[in-house]
Amino acid sequence: MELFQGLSPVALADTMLCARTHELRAETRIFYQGDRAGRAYALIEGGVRISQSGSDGEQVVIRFVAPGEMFGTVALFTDRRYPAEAVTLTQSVALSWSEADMSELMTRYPRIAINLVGILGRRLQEVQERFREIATQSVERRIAHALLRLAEKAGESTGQGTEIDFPLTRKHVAEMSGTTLYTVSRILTRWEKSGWIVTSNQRVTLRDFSRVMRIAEDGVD
Amino acid sequence: MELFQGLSPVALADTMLCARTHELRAETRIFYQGDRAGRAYALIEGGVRISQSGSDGEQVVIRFVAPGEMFGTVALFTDRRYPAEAVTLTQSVALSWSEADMSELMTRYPRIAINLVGILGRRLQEVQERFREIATQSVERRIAHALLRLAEKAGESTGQGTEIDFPLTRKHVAEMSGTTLYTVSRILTRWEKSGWIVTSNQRVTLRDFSRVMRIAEDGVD
DNA sequence: CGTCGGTTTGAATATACTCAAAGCCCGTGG
DNA sequence: CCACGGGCTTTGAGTATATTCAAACCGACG
Repeated sequence: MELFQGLSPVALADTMLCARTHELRAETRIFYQGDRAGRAYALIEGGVRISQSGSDGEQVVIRFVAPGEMFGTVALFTDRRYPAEAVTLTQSVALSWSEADMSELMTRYPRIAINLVGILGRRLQEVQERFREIATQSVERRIAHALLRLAEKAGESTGQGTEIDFPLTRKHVAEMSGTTLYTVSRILTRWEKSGWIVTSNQRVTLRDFSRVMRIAEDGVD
Repeated sequence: MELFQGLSPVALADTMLCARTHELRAETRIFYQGDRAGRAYALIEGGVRISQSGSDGEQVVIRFVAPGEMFGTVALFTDRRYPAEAVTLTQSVALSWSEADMSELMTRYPRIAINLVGILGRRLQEVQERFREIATQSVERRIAHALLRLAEKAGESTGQGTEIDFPLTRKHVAEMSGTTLYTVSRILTRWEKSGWIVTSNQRVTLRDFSRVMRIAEDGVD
């Protein structure tokens, strides 16, 4: 839990005291886009998808949250409305803090604020990179990047290769990489036929990691 | 200067003590992408363009910096390398702080860290929105959004309408909206013929603000 | 007056989208 | 245990949108 790194045991006890625990089943909406932002969350177990939709309903996936990461935190410090919605991918466990408690904690233990700056900084850099990619690269490269990021975040090493260990539809991959589910299907099918990846039951396994990296970097296929 | 908002006069004096002043002519590179990040900057006067380039040279404009904003700050708190380059658009004045001084200030006056969280949070939300736009909207709408954002940030109200008061090439607009300079040229020419905007000498003036907003929102033209 | 950076415009083309339809897999309920 | 239904995926055909490349143009500035 990066946010609370470097805190004293006492401070940690303090933060845990005012945390609330949530046990959530798969496909549960934790908050809606536009909701008044009341709580900040930390994922303990499972997976969460954060998506943003525009006025006419087009959605994009902002990110996937893996255990150990925070979500819904930024809104507390900006306009107090969640700018996106959060939905569990699988059965999950999360902790949450109220706005008041979180502010209190941050002023009492400034280290938390500093940690948060680092976290937000890294997320900012990641979105900026994704922005550059979508602005300049072919769909194929973007899809490769998307899978690599997911593998980095939630990759389980199996006998077959690296498995991304939460359920992933073509639609979600499309919404991550700024394309359509049809194009994703065509490309993943091609990769699967070539043996670089395996997909089954909404799980994707990268069999030839370095090959996917080559696609991401050179656009070679 | 949002970063130092809410500080006591003493604290402010402290921060100014360790600031360095830079007077820069137009088109000066302040730092390169990949440079070891040594200093955080605040723009006092002028304008700065932050662009990121990929391995094969494709560039995008991450943002334009207007007076009162910080830049080059995030890198100090992440991997210590600037993730983008900064170039002045016009003659400019900036302040800067060393990494050591900035850390020192932030621990002495935690309010600075909290302010920074707010700043980064808002920037994060903006990039995420731009990401959604580029992922889901037509080029025309994206260009409209780009101009509106610039007008918001650096709009001067003139007799003709709202003028974006720094120099802006077709190329830069293209790099903001994820398209080519040719497409930007075609679209801006069309808008100009219709009378929604005026461009001259790398300055863009929005004559019919609400019309441009309609394009941004509906894609109607 | 010439040059250089930026802009416009045309024609040809590619890339990825749209829409439609069929197929597959999985879990459910009979 | 098998059949059914629903969600997800695949695939094809046709097409739009925006890109690419080439060339001419414009205008500011030395």
